[in-house]
Amino acid sequence: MPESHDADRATQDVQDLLFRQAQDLLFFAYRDFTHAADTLLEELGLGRAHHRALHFIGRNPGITVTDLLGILRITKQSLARVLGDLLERGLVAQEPGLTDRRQRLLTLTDAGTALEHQLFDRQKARLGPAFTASGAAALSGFQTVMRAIMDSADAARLETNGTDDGR
Amino acid sequence: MPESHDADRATQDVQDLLFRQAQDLLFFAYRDFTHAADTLLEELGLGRAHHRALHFIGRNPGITVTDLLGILRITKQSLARVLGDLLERGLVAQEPGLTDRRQRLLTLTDAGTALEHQLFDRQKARLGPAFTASGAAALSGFQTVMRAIMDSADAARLETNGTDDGR
DNA sequence: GTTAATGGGTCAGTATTATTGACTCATTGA
DNA sequence: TCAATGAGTCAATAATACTGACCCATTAAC
Repeated sequence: MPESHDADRATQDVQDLLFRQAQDLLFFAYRDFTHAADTLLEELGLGRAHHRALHFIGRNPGITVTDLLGILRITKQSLARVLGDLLERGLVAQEPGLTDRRQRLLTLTDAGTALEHQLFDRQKARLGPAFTASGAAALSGFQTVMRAIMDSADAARLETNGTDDGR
Repeated sequence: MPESHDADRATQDVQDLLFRQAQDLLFFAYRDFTHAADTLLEELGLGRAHHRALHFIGRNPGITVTDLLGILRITKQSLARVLGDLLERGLVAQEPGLTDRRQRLLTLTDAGTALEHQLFDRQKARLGPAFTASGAAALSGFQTVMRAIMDSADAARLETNGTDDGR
């Protein structure tokens, strides 16, 4: 390991260690956060992709397929299977757009809402104690940094968006 | 009289919104964080699984296969393909354990280290500005919360572990 | 009002990452 | 000696994702 002859070098190493630890944190936190819902999903024969779709349809009732694709950053084909499953099981409903009838506005059915709540509870059980233990100031910092890491366009949309209804 | 009841309900809703926003943040931040390295990986015909292996071998030089499996939380078969690719390309090297010759201690070769650095730089380019913009206090909160979200056993290992050498 | 663009769906084929279960081999340790 | 462990491997399968090429209905532009 480099000695402290070179202060710049040492600063660089400290910085890099910070980033490497952040890489670790992002991997582990995401791994365990997603895992919280996995057992329930598996019982139902659903996967994480289904959960993501349920979550973002629940968060954005009346979202269009195109907008959902933009959030998930997957292709139409990838979503087709997942969405097909959810429609078939009656967890998600479609209706034509009001102003543009080509659109299929997506919403959760009652059953979909109920399932999403169950999945939500699992993840809440992991996040809740973590937030409580960390305190309000740390939580605020967490939110600030996470917002800064993600794409600014999506971050900007999150600001305004409690729920945004169909367009 | 239903006032306190309503208040509880309102508090519940506020709390839930906080958790739902956290779900959003984890998804988006992880999506964009991982994406930072993707183009480089694709040029090389490697995937994210290869990157994860490179990262954790780099972070834990001399790690055993079993320990790496424990970190990644995947099965031996899943790792076999990835590790096989990395060995074949000369990015990772194995050597028998000193005290237990059944072990295969994993290390990055010079080429592996170089590639990991390149991938690291991509992610640093995303995290760096985010950290700078957020400030030291927010960054500290981010670390606190992320540590609290992840499994406590792994979090505890991160505390002690700058790099931990083979056992 | 014909035409081009858009929103959505679908077909076929493929790649990556992951799984289970069984089995081998070398080495360690009781 | 013999069971347990660390690692590698076989075969089969599932989940998630991709590309590229289409089709249909509807909207928007000329």
